[in-house]
Amino acid sequence: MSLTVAERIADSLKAAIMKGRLKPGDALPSERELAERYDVNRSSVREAVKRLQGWGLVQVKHGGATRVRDLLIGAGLNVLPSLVELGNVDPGIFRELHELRGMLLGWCAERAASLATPADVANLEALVEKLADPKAKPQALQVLDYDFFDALVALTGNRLLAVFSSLVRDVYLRTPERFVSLYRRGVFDVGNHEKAVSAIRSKNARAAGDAMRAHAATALKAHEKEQQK
Amino acid sequence: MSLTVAERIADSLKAAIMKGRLKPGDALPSERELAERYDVNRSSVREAVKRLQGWGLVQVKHGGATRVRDLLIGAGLNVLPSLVELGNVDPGIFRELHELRGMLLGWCAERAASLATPADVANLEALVEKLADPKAKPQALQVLDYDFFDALVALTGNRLLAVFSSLVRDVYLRTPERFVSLYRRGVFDVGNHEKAVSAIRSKNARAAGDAMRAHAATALKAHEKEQQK
DNA sequence: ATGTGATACTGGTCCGACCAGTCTATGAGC
DNA sequence: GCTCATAGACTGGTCGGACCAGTATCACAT
Repeated sequence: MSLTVAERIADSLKAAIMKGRLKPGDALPSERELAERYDVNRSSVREAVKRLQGWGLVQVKHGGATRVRDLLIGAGLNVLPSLVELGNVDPGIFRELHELRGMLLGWCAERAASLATPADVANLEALVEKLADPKAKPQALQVLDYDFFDALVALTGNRLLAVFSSLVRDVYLRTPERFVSLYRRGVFDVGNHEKAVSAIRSKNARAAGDAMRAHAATALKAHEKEQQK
Repeated sequence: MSLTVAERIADSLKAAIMKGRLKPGDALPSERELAERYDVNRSSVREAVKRLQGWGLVQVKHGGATRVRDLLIGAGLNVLPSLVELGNVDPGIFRELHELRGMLLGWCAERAASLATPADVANLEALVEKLADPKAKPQALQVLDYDFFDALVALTGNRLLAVFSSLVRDVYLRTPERFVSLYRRGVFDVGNHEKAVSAIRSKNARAAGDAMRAHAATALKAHEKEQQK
């Protein structure tokens, strides 16, 4: 899995930006200087910079310096996984992420209540059963929970939402360690999933939504308690 | 506003992909051939391709062909504005977009009900007053509606949501013509906004959310009726 | 003090060579 | 006749060096 030269440089610069060594507004070293510093040809540096530009991380100006853009504003949500992975992100972001997840889960569950076929319900029930296994490891529960999420999203048939949720999922699974503690015994509670599925079966949208929102709220609380340590 | 050579090529290829002339899985012409076809140097083509790669639109393989990726899966939500702008998008996407917007609006309104300060409420009321102006042009209403959206989002203090909503906004405002008809007299109804604001003032979350969801649902219906013509 | 240039930067484009993977068609061996 | 290795003929990746085209800056003339 050998990275290409340009990739190496792009990743290196990306990391520098994500970690805050290069802050928004800062100027990157000139291409010629980067080429010398990395001991590669300027073309390779240029390709790396072009990629950063494609990612929305930098703004290139002919004749002037190449500068780092405001991360979320410039690059959009797509940078989030890397941002979380490479550290140096305001902890408040996690609260917002959990909020978003709760909103999505709640909405999906409500939609699912009116859209789910018996086969869909059976699928969800199978997932819940695995989630209820007292012998399951936290890591396994974590993945299963996201699978459950995906199943709900798929049920809504909303492709945009699917993309969005896969991004949220990506954030969580990029650094599983950060969130796995939410699935330890005594912290994680399948109750909400069970409630949600049974509400979906009986087409009770409100109850289904509330159950999943409660799940997300619980996760948020656990996460915040975790962080105080 | 002269585009750079690489930009021209990147945009051209992007358009070809967005419009479906190059479908996911298709191979791009080789760099050497593109260089000849556009009558530019291969370096410029490479930079363009690197940018496409940064956008997540293509997958480059050393030794093999460069292929078009699945749009939403590969590039994420960030491509959506271009996708909508350049046409050739499954009409169903608009339904999903309206759904998402309704979900976001509803959630924001609910949060706003418990978070809004008197100053915030006054701000929203000012917007509604403008929205209620019978002499306002549809284009103006359209922008005001998105401003209202933004105000709600800002109220929640959720930065991720702000980024997400700015993307949704971007989709709508990239091709305003497509949606402006939703704001014609007789179609657009301020009633929901008024209900939402007064519910927010009285901290009635449920009612506020329902009002904004109703707004989105109305817009969706009008959009679908529009499309049948 | 204030413009206004020359100049020394920045990135953009080109060329042509060569390296490094991948794909395929050809033909030797079975 | 079929299988499989292998030699090209592709693909993209890297190099270096030249030159074009914008920007920024600072010294100098006003």
